[in-house]
Amino acid sequence: MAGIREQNRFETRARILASARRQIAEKGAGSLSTREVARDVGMVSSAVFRYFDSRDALLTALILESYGNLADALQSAARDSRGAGAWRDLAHCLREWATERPHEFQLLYGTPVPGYQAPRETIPEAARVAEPFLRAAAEGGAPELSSDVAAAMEPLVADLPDAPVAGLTAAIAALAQLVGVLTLELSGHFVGVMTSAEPFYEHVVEQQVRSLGFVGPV
Amino acid sequence: MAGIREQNRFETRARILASARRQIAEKGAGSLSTREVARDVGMVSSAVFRYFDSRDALLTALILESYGNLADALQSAARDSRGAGAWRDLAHCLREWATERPHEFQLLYGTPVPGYQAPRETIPEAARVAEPFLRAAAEGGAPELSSDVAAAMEPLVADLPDAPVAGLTAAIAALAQLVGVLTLELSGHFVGVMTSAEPFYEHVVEQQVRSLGFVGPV
DNA sequence: TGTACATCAGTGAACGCGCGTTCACTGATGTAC
DNA sequence: TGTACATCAGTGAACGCGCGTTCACTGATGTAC
Repeated sequence: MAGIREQNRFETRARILASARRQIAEKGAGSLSTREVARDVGMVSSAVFRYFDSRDALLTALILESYGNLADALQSAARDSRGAGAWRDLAHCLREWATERPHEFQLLYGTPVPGYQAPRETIPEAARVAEPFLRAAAEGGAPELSSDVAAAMEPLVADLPDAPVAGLTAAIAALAQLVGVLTLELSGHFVGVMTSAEPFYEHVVEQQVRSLGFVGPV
Repeated sequence: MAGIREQNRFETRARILASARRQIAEKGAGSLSTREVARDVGMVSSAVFRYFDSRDALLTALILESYGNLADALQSAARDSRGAGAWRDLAHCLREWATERPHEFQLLYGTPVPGYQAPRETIPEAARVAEPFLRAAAEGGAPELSSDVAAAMEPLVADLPDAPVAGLTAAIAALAQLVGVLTLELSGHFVGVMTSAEPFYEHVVEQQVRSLGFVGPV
């Protein structure tokens, strides 16, 4: 039986998460408050604790959801493309996602919220975001690596045993660059440096496509 | 006359800044509290306001100081090197500075503190950090740019009219990559990906040296 | 050199605020017989 | 199908906390004559 209780519970939980997400979008994850969520959802402040054990638990749920949303967006962005085209699609999708919800991007890739420590549960969800980038890069022919770098990347290789280390490493390096460019853009570091960040981002992506060693038709 | 008052004032101001810096180092900029600074320095909570108009003013002073420290460290790191060597020295200096004081690095390049908006005064200090990187890259021969990217970089070129646009753009892209790698490293995103971030960072730097087009002896 | 006044660093009390979390409660939903 | 009991979502009051900032004060340092 679906059960009215179970269904209500599910819906209320979703309303809490949605309100918290709205709050983060407006003022950033650091100023997320359980009391304000309660006010917004229209319940008494203590009621939130029937759904999440603590503010940290609520934050964790939001982080997991955000990784999930981003991963899904990336997956569908590159559904029909491969190689260089896939890399471009993924990079564009990432920028679009980030610029549309800067605070949510910072929640995932920015400074941790004061006093909050992300639990291990978030690691697999974070990996789901990186995965399509790694898969796309595996189709390229990144240059060889020195053995000490290859050795350091061992945990990553253990997860994706079919892909060449060089390609995985190049993908992580490129992904870090995209995160870096977006971080600087979103926190205002490009003011007085460039009139618009978009052509610069495109330029970086094109350069990456070249250095990731994709061959054949683009 | 030096004046006892003037001197005391200077020293107390320095003690406040030092205490605030310690606090940031331990718990991050988001949890900086004027009251805790006052307690630490040994004065009453309201006295801090004789030195800084508000918590935000204190934060701004810290940000300015941090940019200054980092810029000085970079300048002396690359004092005796040029071209590819200078780029390497700068990159290593940046990583050392960042890993020794992760919260301070996040203060400059991470998510803005909730409710705090950095004033324009910080822009020139931020530029002092980027400058040595830009100067080093100008000695390389970065590949040409499409005209729309070059156009977007106009504000940067206006500041450094002697350097080629392509080199400046490549330097910003590479610097963003270093910031991205450090951001991911410091916020734990490399857990389960690599056993140590250092060889990976070195690898990225070497790749950059190549793509920045330095020629001649290294 | 000495006195009279002005400056200003630091005090202590108070303001109003919002926060996370706990707890005993009530009333509606669900379960067993 | 109907009744008796168990579950549990949401209430309302309270806890103790730390925060940024203001204000009238006092006493030491500095200045003008």
